[in-house]
Amino acid sequence: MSLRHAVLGLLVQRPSTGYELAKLFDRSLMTAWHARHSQIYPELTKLESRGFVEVASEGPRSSRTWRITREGREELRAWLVEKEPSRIQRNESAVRLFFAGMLAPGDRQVACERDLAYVNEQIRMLEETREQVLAATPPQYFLPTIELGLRVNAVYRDWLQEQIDQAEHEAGEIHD
Amino acid sequence: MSLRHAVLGLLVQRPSTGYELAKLFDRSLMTAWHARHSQIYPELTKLESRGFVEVASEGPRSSRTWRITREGREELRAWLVEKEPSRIQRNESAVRLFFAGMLAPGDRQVACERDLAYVNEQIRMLEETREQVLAATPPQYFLPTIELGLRVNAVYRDWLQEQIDQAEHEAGEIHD
DNA sequence: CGCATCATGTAAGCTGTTACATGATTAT
DNA sequence: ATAATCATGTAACAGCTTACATGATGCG
Repeated sequence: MSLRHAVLGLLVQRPSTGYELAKLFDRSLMTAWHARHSQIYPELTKLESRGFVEVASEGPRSSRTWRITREGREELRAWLVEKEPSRIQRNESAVRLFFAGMLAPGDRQVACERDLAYVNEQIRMLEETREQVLAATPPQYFLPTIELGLRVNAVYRDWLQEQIDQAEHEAGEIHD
Repeated sequence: MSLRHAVLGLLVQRPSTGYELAKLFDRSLMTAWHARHSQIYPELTKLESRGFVEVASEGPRSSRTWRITREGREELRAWLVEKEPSRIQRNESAVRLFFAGMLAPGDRQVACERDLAYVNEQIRMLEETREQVLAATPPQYFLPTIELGLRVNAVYRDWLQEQIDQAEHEAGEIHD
């Protein structure tokens, strides 16, 4: 179960409330795993009952800051190193791209342009995050994954632009 | 719901049995969406009740070959072009890479080498598929997505090799 | 005072996994 | 014969989404 280990991983970075974890899932982890607060709060309770997390402090508005325990770190390490990864992926955008080639050129262009706008926005956000991470001393452990995200998104950007150019070309041919 | 539209998309390619669709999910669509036969058979029944697919023929072993209807094609097109895509992704391997930077160099190297072996195998399979698709006349609509898969996997391969080299270097420093 | 944000939680319903269950056909 | 593959289906359970529900704190 990735949710459990994603929560443990985020708590290694910094003790956090459930609310903060929900924001981190939306920001740092968005392209890897997604989780809502309605899943995160019950998961924290489960992780506590297994001894993997504990309440570090209580704050205003009945907030609780959770921290990972030694057992939690061991569980995370075992998952990362010893457990055979599941290669199953679920990516709606990839399903769309797979079938985009069946569309008429005009429709295909519309679909690819929408994706290109999204990819460019992702690149912008990753560049922004990279600046912040580089400014921290020492740079945080996930700097290489930001670099990876930038490279993968550059591939998507170039490929989408090629598909758009190709679709424009095909649309032109029809009217010749 | 991507499962529904992935089934419709696969049926545009070629009328298929549920069993064949399950194999296609494992092969062509593996990096985009995953589905088991226990989900595919009930989904075909639902799609039939909505008029999006119909039985094209019945064969041996109580097999039924399904084909997409005109209404099904319209539904698929509307989904691809008009519906705002969900950008939610679930990718356990990406979660692992995100947290790999927290591991000790030796552990990180083990994790990255396992992924590199997988990525190299993916590249081998994509190259094989590309040859088959290029041999077909005319080349099938999903040729560009195979090219995209190859480019993305090349990025992963190079990045993983860099992480492995870096981890080896760090491991060396410790013993200096 | 009112709005945005912080903060947590539960319930109903849908989606997806694993396991169970059955049987036909083909190849060795 | 018997093993592998083809072929379909259901049930129990786990995971995830959407909606409901509540209230505190900080800012303008």
